[in-house]
Amino acid sequence: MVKSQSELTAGEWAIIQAVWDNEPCAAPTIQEELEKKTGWSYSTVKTMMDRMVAKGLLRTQRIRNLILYNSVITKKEAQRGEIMRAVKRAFGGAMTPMMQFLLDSKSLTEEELNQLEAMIKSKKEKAKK
Amino acid sequence: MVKSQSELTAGEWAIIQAVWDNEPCAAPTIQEELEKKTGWSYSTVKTMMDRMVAKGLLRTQRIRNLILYNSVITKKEAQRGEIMRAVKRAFGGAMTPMMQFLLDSKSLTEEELNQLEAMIKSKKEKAKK
DNA sequence: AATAGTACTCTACAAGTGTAGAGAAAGTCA
DNA sequence: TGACTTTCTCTACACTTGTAGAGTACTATT
Repeated sequence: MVKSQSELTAGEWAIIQAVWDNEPCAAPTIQEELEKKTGWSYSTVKTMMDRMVAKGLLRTQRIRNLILYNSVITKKEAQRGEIMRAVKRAFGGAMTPMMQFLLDSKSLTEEELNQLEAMIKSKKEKAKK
Repeated sequence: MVKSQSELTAGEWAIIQAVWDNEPCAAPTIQEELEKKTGWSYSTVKTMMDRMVAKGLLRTQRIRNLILYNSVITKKEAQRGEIMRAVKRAFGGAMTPMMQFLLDSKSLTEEELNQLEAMIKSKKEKAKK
């Protein structure tokens, strides 16, 4: 239940997504990758990455003259953190109301509903075992 | 689909929840209400509230010497905003992967799964009509 | 009118975040 | 070896957020 809350900012999300796709990778790689999306300069990206290292979100290894970055948290952990934040802030920490809200508010297609139903079914199967 | 993104900070969430429960209400009321939870002083609360007015999250009306606050956005809108932020950041905007994640990661009880299933069923009924 | 209480205004500050320029260091090629 | 390229380091700045003190204004009461 307790989680060492990895809450990422919008900028950190952008960075870490690129890292997940490329790790181990150098800062310039990430900068190039994000160029189109964000327009960030090299300095911007590098600064953010180094701050993320300080925070324990990324880790570096130096090979001669090059610094390679790796992610410390997995995508799943980060996603979980993001969801936990939302559910904590907006739904007082209660999961099912949030699920309900999602079902109610979002116009899910028939297709998606079927998918969900299937997911639930298999989930229940598994639980039964 | 497009939404004038109401993204609230943690502090703003605390404030606006109290406002929803009391509006129209004066700043001291909110401060008293949040005292236990947050320990914030009057100045802190007032400052945040006024910033939220500047941002268009709250609205004021002055009655003689007293300033009354009202929320501009509804709880549903704010909840929606919070979820949209999560889904946008962590799931590239795709709803179903997020739902799936929720089903997978969270150990929902049999009970909760049944509830969800029922929700989906009634949702599908409604869609059919 | 002087006092006390209540609510408001103004100002401030530290930490965090987005953003980036200028310059240093090291490797590469002519 | 000098010039160029690549990557890194250092420094900085504005804006947001959390946080609050000090002082002002208005009301009610003695």
